[in-house]
Amino acid sequence: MPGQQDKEPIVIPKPTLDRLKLYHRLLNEIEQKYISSDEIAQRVGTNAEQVRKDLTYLKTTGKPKVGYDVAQLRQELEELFGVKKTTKVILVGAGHLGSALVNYPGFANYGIEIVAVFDNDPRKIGMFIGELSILPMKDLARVIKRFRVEIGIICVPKDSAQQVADILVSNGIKGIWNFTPARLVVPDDVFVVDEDMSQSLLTLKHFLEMKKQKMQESQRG
Amino acid sequence: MPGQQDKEPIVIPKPTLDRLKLYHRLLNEIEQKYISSDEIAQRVGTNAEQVRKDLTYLKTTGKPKVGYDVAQLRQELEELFGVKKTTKVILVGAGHLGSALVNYPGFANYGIEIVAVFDNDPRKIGMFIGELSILPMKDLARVIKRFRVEIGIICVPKDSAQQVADILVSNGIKGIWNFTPARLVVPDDVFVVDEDMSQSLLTLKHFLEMKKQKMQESQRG
DNA sequence: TTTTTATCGTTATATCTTTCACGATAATCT
DNA sequence: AGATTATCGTGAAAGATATAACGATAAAAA
Ligand SMILES: NC(=O)c1ccc[n+]([C@@H]2O[C@H](COP(=O)([O-])OP(=O)(O)OC[C@H]3O[C@@H](n4cnc5c(N)ncnc54)[C@H](O)[C@@H]3O)[C@@H](O)[C@H]2O)c1
Ligand SMILES: NC(=O)c1ccc[n+]([C@@H]2O[C@H](COP(=O)([O-])OP(=O)(O)OC[C@H]3O[C@@H](n4cnc5c(N)ncnc54)[C@H](O)[C@@H]3O)[C@@H](O)[C@H]2O)c1
Repeated sequence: MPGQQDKEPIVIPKPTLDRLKLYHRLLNEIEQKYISSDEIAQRVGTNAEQVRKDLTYLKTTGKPKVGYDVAQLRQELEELFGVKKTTKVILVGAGHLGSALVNYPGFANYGIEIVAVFDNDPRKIGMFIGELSILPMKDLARVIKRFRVEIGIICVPKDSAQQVADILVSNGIKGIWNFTPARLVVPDDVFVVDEDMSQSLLTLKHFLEMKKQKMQESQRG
Repeated sequence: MPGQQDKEPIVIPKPTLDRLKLYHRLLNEIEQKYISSDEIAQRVGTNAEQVRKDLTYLKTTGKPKVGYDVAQLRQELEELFGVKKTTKVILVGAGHLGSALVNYPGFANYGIEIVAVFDNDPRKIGMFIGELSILPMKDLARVIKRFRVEIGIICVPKDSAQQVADILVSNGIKGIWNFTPARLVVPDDVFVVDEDMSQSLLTLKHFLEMKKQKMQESQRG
């Protein structure tokens, strides 16, 4: 019962964590009171054993013949991911992508609040995206301190990404959501999540390549 | 030498494939003629043995005391991912995110060409995003056939996602790049790549939770 | 109440992935 | 030319993750 233990803090394996995220999403979409490991599995595309094994890392336990209490499981996952706590975030780079992100209301459901947007283009300073006016980079330090900002989103062109990361880090930011294709070099205690769409593209293109290859083979064979 | 073999087509393990994508990106960023497994490793954040093992799945082979021929390795990776072949793509949902994607020139480097944008909002039909005018959904079938479109990007609200996916599938699309938080149900031969930003958010939030927990523990301990 | 059944929790087994170890080899040095 | 060295390729060992198996248990049925 790894979830129970207290010493030697059990870290949840990455693959399990990724599936727990899928369970979390599913649980927010359903109404029913109980759900079985098998139903969870089918809905997220895995198998029941895997689900039960994954849930081993949590405190929530299921009932034979009934399944898991949805509300309870949902709550435990919400706590695991801290989505009910609000995290303040700033975004740097008020361009096409940055504007889309600032305009997106969906992040609020995950306890994310964008409190300020920065850019280094003088023509953009003072313009509004939704409720937020675009601020100059010189205000960044002050805002981070004032609002106790914990996370920075980087949406600047690739070549400026490292420079912006350095600024964020030097102002105490410990988590970065990086939308650029740049690989950021940061200290060990800073956590970077890459949202590199080009890498997804490679997945898609590779799939197409494999499909073509297979078709050619089946014609020959 | 798995890469050489021809029967029983060797499939590249997912973790290896993910690292090969990183190597591909790195190789596009460097100028030098040769690179060692150790340098690749350091630059992408893994170790030399892993790199050498990964490259085992390719035909390219290294030279003792010198390393791998950058141009050759780059080319083989480009072929693996088919990034030099142009793939025609349509995008559905000309909203905030969709517009950002259509405006983004970077995808061209991966052999992706967005040939048309669709929306179901009559007020948006005929408006332009860059060079492309927004088309009504009724034109979708015709455009897919005419341009031999292989991939569809979905950028509509979550609740319309499945419906749009069904339309794409029924028009022969075999690859979907899904930017919505919906889990799409599609036939087996259709490949879906999810770009679900909410899931990344959970990663970030979970990191913050763990950090807080650790800090509390070290205070107690 | 007893039996049957669905579903859980957990241990054992199998598979997949990473790391280690080391011999082979091409370039450089003496 | 022969010795030295950096780096590769790969097979073996270790480690991590997934699947299978099965006994335990609560609910439902008999
Ligand atoms: N637009 C997309 O759909 C898309 C898709 C994938 C990846 N990306 C990546 O996201 C990033 C942003 O893309 P975009 O399309 O929004 O670009 P953009 O050019 O529209 O916006 C970039 C913004 O960053 C600002 N900026 C530049 N340097 C800065 C600095 N040093 N400090 C502060 N602000 C600075 C610019 O003034 C501009 O407003 C890029 O790295 C791009 O590769 C974008
Ligand atoms: N904007 C973001 O930064 C962001 C971030 C993460 C995820 N997403 C996801 O991306 C999707 C799009 O987000 P957005 O912010 O661009 O939304 P949006 O509302 O700006 O745009 C959605 C567009 O889709 C069109 N549309 C709606 N139903 C349609 C249908 N059935 N057929 C064709 N077109 C239809 C609408 O007319 C609109 O133009 C959503 O699912 C959202 O959850 C967006």
